[in-house]
This record gives sequence, structure tokens and C-alpha cells, in this order.
Amino acid sequence: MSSYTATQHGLIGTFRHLLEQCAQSFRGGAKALDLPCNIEGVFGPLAAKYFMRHAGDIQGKQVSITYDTDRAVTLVQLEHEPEPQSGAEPIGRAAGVGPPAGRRPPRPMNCWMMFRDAMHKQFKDMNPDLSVQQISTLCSREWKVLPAAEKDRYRAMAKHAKEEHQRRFPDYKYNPRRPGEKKKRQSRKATPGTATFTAPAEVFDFNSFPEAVAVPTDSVHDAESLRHDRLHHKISPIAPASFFPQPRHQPQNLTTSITLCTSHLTNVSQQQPANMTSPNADHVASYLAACTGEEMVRLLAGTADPAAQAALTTAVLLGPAPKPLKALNAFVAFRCYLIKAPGLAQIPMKMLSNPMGVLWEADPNKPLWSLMAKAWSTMRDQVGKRRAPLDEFLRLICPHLKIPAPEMYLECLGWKLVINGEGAPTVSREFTPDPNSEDAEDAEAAANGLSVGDIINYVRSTGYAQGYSTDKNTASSTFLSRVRDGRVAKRQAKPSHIQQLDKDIAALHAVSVPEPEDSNGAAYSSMFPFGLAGPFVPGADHDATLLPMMRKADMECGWMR
DNA sequence: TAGGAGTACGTTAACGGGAT
DNA sequence: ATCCCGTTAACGTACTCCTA
Repeated sequence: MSSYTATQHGLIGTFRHLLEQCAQSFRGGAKALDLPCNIEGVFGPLAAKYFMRHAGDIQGKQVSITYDTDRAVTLVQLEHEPEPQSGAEPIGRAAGVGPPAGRRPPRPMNCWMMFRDAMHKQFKDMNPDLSVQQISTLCSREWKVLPAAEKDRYRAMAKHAKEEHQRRFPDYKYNPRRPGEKKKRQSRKATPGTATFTAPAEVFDFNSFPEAVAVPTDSVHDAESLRHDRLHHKISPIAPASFFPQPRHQPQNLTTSITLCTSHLTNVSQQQPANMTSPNADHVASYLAACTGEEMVRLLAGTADPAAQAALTTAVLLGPAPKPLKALNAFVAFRCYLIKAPGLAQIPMKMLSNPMGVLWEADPNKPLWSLMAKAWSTMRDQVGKRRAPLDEFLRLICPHLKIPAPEMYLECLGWKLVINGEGAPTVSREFTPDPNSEDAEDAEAAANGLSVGDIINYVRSTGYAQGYSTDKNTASSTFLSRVRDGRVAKRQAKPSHIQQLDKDIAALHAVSVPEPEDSNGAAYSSMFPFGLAGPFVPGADHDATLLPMMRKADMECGWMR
């Protein structure tokens, strides 16, 4: 915590001074100024938001802040009023709200654009008469025959450029026009007569922040200017790195911070929200997230105790936790699996939705899809989609559970796919598989026996979801029929089924499982219909009874007709 | 009602001369 | 003053239905 007071004013004091600086400038008529630090880097994203909010309150206008982490500078700008004839795109258009039109940083170049950029000059030197279109075409040809290593080099450059772009413009978000919106190109040249703004010197208190200097208002958000700036570095000055010697502090002990902050909020009655009598961490967080810039400033101003300052800053720095992803639902899992089927793969998703709903309605394996969806969501939440891709998960687990391979699904369940004259797919049923073909007792037992944990164990035994560790809180034993109608399952699985699952896993390690030959899953090794043991584990007739058991369970809960 | 997945489609980065 | 051309890759949004 001592690092907070390492600077001349202390962190809170510095924040207040910067805010006051900004307020003075705007009151004095300035429309933009350069602050000698990266506000977000030093104070955290939430504090930066307060800064923006409060600075905007002063003029009754939206304020934007742009960071340049390289030079440790924050450009604070009053947003422009809407320009009816301007080529600039509105920001925040998607939500229908947002600040008025301004100019934005251009997109970072991708690897192809980098390549084209590099080749442009070469082609132009070789033949000055070439047009840009011709050069593009030539570059395209070159790109197609470019060695992979060279392409990788450009990819790496593009990756670096993107990271750099993110560092320079942390708030940047690609925001294309909506299809159909009239095209308005960003102006490439500074408008003649648009004098660059320089705030009067007297609005700055150079004794406090000698580095705070006004900059031209259009110098950052104009694409052409940005390109120009890249070449000439015309934005200056560069703040001395020593001004803010401490990078953004990452608090270690949230509980302590929140406790102190809570205590502070409770004690400072004039800053305390009316409904906050005994605030807990959630109260504090929601208050900090919702209070106005003015309230924030009062709160900071009234915070004398260093520990409370640090606690408050900590709460601000941490900000709200990222929203957790929703769990995959059974239907989506089902669709993702089936959509790989050869007959369906070519049909647009939009057209498939209706027949997919029909198939889902009649699918006998809904409980299994629910389990799989939960199992996958559990792993995804821990290791991420990259390490736990859904398609691979389904490719592994579905054959094991005797769910027909995508390309066999329609046939196995008696469906016929018909494409009408307009190319729209419909499904009609030619027969319904017999649901009473297997032993009901075993069916129920198997249904009761399979859990989310079993599924996770199985796919993990194949090497899937590396890095996943079993967590008692997440890998719940969600047994198939446990909560059909609020009742607990009548009995647990027969030990034989559990043992069989273990055997499956052991068998899997004992044989090499053929990989699918193409991305469409066309070479699934498990082309088995219901009730037949699939060749997923060659020679193993392990759970041939499992699926009929599931179907029995489905009948009981009314999912199957 | 928001959000889960996958797909299709539109936009936009750079470039500069010509067209509107 | 601004769009268009020609190119590829990256990204956002709309779309679909179901589930929590």
C-alpha cells in the first residue's frame, strides 16, 4: 500500500489534481488536453470511467479518453457535436445511443494488409503506372504463392501491431456500419480551416502538472492524421516516465480492501448513499459502479485516512467481475453435433432451425444431451474453449454413448430429409424406433448411473481438455434421472455399469482410436445404429445396453413418444 | 428475456487516381 | 469532399431455436 503514497501527491491526491486540471481546462473553454499519465494504467478502468464521467459533467457533454501507453499520455477530449454532413461514423451506434460523432482510431492492419503495404512501394517503383487496383491484384497473386514462413512473418507482424493497437487504444472497439447504412468514409485529410485547438496557457496550473499540455483536437481520432503521426510523431510532449513511477497496483487482499472501504463508506455519512446503512462488499461495488463523477470526487476528497484511501482505490481498481458464460444448453449441443451431417452441412443455419427443432422435439436422448452440455460447460469454464472445443468433445463422447453418428442420425431414427423447390429443408418420419426392445430394469439402472463426472472422466481419458482439474464444486454428479420430477432417483447405478465405464476407459487406453479423416466428421468410425455396439473401441461390447436404457428412461419422463 | 453455438454476410483496414 | 476500385483477413451483427 505504501506505493500509493510514493508520488508527490499520493494516488488519490493525484487523481483529484488531474480531475481538477481537466475541469479547469474545460471551464476555460478547452476542448482537449493531454494528461501526463495513462489514467487507466495508473488508477484502473473504473476510476478512468469516473474521470470521464465527472469531466463530462462539467460541460454537460460526453468526454472521451484515449490512452497512449507508449508515451504514458491520456488524451482527454470533449466529444464533437453530431456532424450531419461529416464522414465520421457515429460511435456507439449499435446500442442506438452513445456519444456524438467523433473520429476514431483506424483498425489495425491484418497480415494481408501489411503484406500489401510492403509490396505496394516495390510494385510502384518497378512500374509507376500501376494503379492501386492493379497492385492489389498483383499482391494477391504474390500472397497466394508466398512461402508459409513468410506468411507467418506477416502474421506475427500483424499480431504485434494488433497488440500495440490495443495498448494504445484500450477502449477501441471495431464498430462497422450496419449493413444497409449509408456509407460514410472517414475523412482522410484535415479539413482546411479547422484550426487545431490550443488551450490558453492560463487554464493550466503548471506548478502542479507542468506536463499537462493541450493538443490539437483532431490529432488522434482522424485516420489520416494517425498515419501521419506514425511517421512524424507530431503529438508531443512526452511525459517523463518518472512522474508516475508506480504501475497500476494489483491488490492482493480484496477482503481487507472492501472491509476498509465499507467502513469508510459507513463512517462518512455525507457521502453515504441514503439506502446504505450497513454496506457489504456488494453494496460497495454497486455504489461505486453507479455513483456519479461528483459523488466519486466527494468520496475521494473526504478520504483522509491512507488505509481507507488505499481500500477505496482498491475497490475502484478491481471493478466489477467479468460476467460468467452461460452454460451450453442441451438443444445447442444437439444441433452442433447434428449440423455436421453431410446432408445438413450445406444448408444455411437459418433454414435448418425449423427442422432442427422438429428433430430435437423427437430426439430420444435429451437427458444425455443435458448431461453432455453440462459436462462440456464445466470443462469450458475451467480451461476455455480453445482447450475444450465443443466439436471435438461431441466427437469423443457421442460414439461412446451410442448416439448415432451425425451422418447416420436421420436414417437411424426413421427421418427423411426433403429439400423443397426453394431449397428449404423439411423432415418427415418414416418409422419410429421401437422403444421397448431392451430390458427396462437395466435401462433405468444405466440411466441413473451416468453422471457429468463420468462423461468428463471419459473424455479426459482421451487427452481432451488438458489442464482441467476435477473440482468438487463444478464436476457435480448430475445423475440422469435424479430430478425428473423433483424426486431423487430410486436407486443408484448397478456397480456393474460403473465398472463397465472404468473398463471402457481402460480399453480406450489399450487401443488406438482412429482419428476422423476430415472436418465434416464424414469418417466417423462409429456408424452404428441404436442397439448395436459401435466400433469406437474395437471388440468391446461394453455398453450396448446403455442407449435402450436411456430410451426407457425417456419414455418414463414423457420425452419420447 | 438474455444468451448459448454456428453460419452468412457486411464492413474496414492501405493505397491513390478518377469519378461524382 | 467523398466514394469507388481491388485484394485478404478480422471482426461485428443478424439470424435461428431452446434453455435457464
